Amino acid sequence: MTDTRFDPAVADERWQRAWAEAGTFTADSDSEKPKSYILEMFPYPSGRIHMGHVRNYTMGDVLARYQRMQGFEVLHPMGWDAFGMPAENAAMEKGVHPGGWTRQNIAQMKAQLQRIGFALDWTREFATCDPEYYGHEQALFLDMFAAGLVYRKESTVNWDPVDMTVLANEQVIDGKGWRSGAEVEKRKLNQWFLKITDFADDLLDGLGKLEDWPEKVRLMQENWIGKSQGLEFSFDLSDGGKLPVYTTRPDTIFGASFCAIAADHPIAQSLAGDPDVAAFIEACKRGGTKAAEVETAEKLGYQTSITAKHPFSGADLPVFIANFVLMEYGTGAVMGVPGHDQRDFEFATKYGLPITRVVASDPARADEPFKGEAEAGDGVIVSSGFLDGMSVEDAKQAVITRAEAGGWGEGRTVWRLRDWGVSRQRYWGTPIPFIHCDACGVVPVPKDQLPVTLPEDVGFDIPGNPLERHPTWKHVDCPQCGKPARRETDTLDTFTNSSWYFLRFASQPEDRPFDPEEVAKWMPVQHYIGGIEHAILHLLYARFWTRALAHMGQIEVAEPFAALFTQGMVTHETYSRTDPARGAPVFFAPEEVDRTSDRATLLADAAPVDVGRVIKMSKSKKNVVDPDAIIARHGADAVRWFMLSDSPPERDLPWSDAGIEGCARFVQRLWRLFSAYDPAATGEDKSLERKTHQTIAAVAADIEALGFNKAVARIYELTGATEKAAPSASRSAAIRALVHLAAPMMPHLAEEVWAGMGEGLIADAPWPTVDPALLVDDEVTIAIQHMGKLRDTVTAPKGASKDALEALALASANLQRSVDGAAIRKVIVVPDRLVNIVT
RNA sequence: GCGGGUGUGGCGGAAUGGUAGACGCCGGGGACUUAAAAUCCCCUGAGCUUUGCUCGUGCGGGUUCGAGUCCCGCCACCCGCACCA
Repeated sequence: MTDTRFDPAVADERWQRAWAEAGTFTADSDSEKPKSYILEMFPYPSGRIHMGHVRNYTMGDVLARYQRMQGFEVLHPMGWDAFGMPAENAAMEKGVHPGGWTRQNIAQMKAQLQRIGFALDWTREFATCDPEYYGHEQALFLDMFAAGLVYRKESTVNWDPVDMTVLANEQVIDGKGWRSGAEVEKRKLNQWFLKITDFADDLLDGLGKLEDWPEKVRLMQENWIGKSQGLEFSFDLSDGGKLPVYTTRPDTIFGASFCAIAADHPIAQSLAGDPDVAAFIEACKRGGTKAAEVETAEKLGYQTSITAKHPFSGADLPVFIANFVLMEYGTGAVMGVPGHDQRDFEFATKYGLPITRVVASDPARADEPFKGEAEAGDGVIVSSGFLDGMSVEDAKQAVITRAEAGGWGEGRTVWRLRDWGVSRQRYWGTPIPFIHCDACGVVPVPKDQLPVTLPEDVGFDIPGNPLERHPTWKHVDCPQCGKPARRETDTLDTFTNSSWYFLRFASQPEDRPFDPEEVAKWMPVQHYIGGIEHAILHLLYARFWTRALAHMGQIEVAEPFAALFTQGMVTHETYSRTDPARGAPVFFAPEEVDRTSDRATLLADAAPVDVGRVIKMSKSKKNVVDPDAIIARHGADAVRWFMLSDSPPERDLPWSDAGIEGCARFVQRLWRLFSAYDPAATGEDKSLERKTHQTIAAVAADIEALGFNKAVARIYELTGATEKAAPSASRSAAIRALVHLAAPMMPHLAEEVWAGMGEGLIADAPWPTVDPALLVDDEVTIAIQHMGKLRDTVTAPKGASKDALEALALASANLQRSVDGAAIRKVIVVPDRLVNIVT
């Protein structure tokens, strides 16, 4: 403890080895302690750990270490989401095997994670590409098949011509593949599907109980599931036909002044013999498919010769073909209520259709004109016959009841959520365990023949699925009749791998996917931390699998993740110059740029570069900082401290060299303070003792609320106060407390100091206890205000009476000068806070 | 266009309706040193007629003794999107 500098190059590795040898972070399922499961979204082994991983895992690590100190048996595992396209892309580009490439990346990234000193239980590590993992997944898939949750159907799929694979609806972004960015084409294929829609209602209901999930994620899932309740009914048409429409606002039915059908609606198609109609239909197909484009596009319609009879008024409504109606939703036809739907309003205005008010803020204002836009809000129904005077909600029900009684319509719930297509025509994924037999049809692989493993000898020199081309792999005998048959060559979407991995972390028997009793000990995950990009797909699928497994009686867990936290990104400035030849920017990496003066210059030629916005670190913008280089220079604790400092964890964290240097300085500052620890010091410092206990309590509360930036600020404050204090027993106690407070965040420094104090591993030490009596100050500062403006402050004993505080305030010269003899009308006293004089 | 989020010093950000700017970074001044690094101390929202006062939390209103915080109406930026009727 006599070293003047803390040397992370030596200490980091020493304590990482000590934890590993002691098995400190190995979770014991049989422990008597209360259990806590802390999980961060496991990484895809792309090759290198990036700062986003470091931030994510540091947050989880602080929670895991803190909860250990609070007496919990903590499960904090790590593994690899190892199947996926990048491995096949690497295979195609570099001629390596996807498995070899993935394994190499895992080894490299594991070493990186270990250098940061995360409190992980590596004994439970697995990669989803291990046959020991995906074999169990195949078993679960067969169970789901037996339970009727898996089916095949011929369907139009999104075909990505670059990646040569099918994409889920959810994976198509703006009509392009979410990874390749290629324009998606439509193709018909026989596909495997999971019946997520069976659980739509339950998935929606469950959101209401997830109180520790961010509101925005719950909202996004709610919108994704998209439950809408309304009325489906048919208009009688003038040509003798019927026009089924679906509406969520049956209460406004008396305000309907037209009907609109999609351009590809059968009725529109039947009219396409007319060249004008055909031309209009063609025009509708042009233009962008993006929501934003379609929404802002001008509303266009073509009035047909057909009319529709209003079910109540009997009026003949014109039927239009319109560009804002989509065939994919509802019935592909709507009733137009211009007064209470903005699109209908714009359409009616353009084509001179009646705009009738049928909802008003009160009945007296039934004739109030519209102010240039539709009114979609709540109110009272007016000008609507038997509905007049009803609330919107009551009127909806009343219309549905009438329609059902009259047999011309019925209440209907419509979901946006569609079943999950899991087939992928790709090699690097979980083989779907089925066999196609000409005689027996589609036959499940018997469970005792699992896992169906991927063949190693495959090539990637030609696009497409290597399993399809393999000379022998797909040729097997039918398990039922024994005749020659073919293996299914589709593999499962990688989202299936991440839909149950948290269960395998909790329990990993050899012969089954998991042991329900072991799972029950750990689940649900107490804190799940990851990026907002998984707000819908991964989190919804994991919730679905959990429900499916519970439905089959395999587990008794309602929701997999009790609390969810979505952390912000790590960002950095961008540096660029515009290439005059191409007009496009050329980016430079931070290490190529001199940022020490006000402006930024390129080290190579000392000429200026443009400093761009602070955005997410990405290879294409070159604004990345490699964690390894930073750790080598400043040590793991400084990097961890930086990840927790300043920015609230849910917001973006701008990386800066000055910031990490400040963190490294603080590590040394703490080291110096800790080195001055004197166990023999005597004497009491009540004020420091209070500060110490207040800080212990506040840091605990901050960590539990994931307010790491606030905890960091409090540790800075206590450090400053302790440095300034004269030696005393209280000061020595403050130093010991600080070692504990720092332990979850800067574990290497804390262990080094703790060992120097002659103690064991601080990772095993309990969180310091707090004396409640020391949490309150005996003296408080009282603000003295005149008309709400601060005029003076005085100190008073805690709990002083209102009269005493008022007297103190009136004695203030500053206050008296401000009041200037005016009559005092009122005195407001907030005990221990302030006195406000009102004149 | 719709849904969600954010907006506070030069920067990241604190602040149960009660002293706005804690804490950190940057910057300035000083101490120590032959010198530098490191370290330590002080200052650091703007303005003014400076024992103190005025203004100040995106903009405009409102409620209140008192508003960054609550209410109404805007603006800007970020994220998401499916014209779901």
